[in-house]
Amino acid sequence: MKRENLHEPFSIEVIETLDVCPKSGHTHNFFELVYILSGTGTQCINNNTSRYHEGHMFLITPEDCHSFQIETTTSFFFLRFSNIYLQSNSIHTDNVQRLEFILQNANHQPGCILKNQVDKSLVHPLIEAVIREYVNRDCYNRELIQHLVNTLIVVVARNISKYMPQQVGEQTDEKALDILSYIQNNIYYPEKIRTEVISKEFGVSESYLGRYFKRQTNETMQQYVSSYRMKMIEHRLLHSDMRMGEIVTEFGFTDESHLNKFFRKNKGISPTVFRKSSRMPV
DNA sequence: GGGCTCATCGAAGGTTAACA
DNA sequence: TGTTAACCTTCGATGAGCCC
Repeated sequence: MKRENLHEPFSIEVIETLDVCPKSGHTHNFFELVYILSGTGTQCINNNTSRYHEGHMFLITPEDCHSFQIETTTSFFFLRFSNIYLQSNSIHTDNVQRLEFILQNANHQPGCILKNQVDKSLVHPLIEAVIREYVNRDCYNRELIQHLVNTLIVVVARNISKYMPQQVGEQTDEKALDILSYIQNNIYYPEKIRTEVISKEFGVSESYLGRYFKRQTNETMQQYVSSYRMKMIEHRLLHSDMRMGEIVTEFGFTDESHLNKFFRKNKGISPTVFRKSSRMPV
């Protein structure tokens, strides 16, 4: 299978009036946002297919295998960017790791990622503006494009983030969503995600908080924090060269032995074995 | 729905040692 | 030096029962 690389922080490409997709199933080492400017067809990510039409947007994460089957003449807009771009302070958010995590943990399934109607109507003019700047090459066009690209990425992350946790249903309270969001924002600071601290933050008693969280999400706070932290650690192991000690520090573990114990309990294997086996060439 | 108390359990911390 | 494992201790989270 063909694998593509990105040799710059981000790149933009507009491909118009395609009748046949020039690429078969392939993977990248970067993120790719695909926006359908016009046309219809089928999109395939990791052997799951769904139909696309004008206004649909897809996020292809690194390692996802994807392809398109074109039915009616289609015009695509591609925005490609790497982990390095996210981490390079180009995006001015106070939580780049979270942004990176949200994008990395998009559901890896086909289908439009824009769930929010307001954002759908926001994205279209944003992309039009990017294309306009990209084509006209007026002064400061590079700076303008970068700002527009950053806005696009944050809007996409917001849409993924809002609908990401599988334990959140339609019945879930606004407050429960806020608690989930609070936990995600503070996953690197164990002292901030203790029941005592969260209960004070949200104005509920400690004893009620646990019961409330379970009722809203069908899992205990401990379970949620553990699984969220596990995903983050897996991501670090797979997509970074961080040493165990660095991961330990980042996630607030006492030492490597506790990270090892935590990981083994959840995954059944040690973090080192997981990293080696997952990076083994197939 | 929301709060309190209390017993229980398990996760996390601390330490040490072995091994590559 | 980095990683893993084992053991013991501490303490926080949870669930049950009750009340408003």
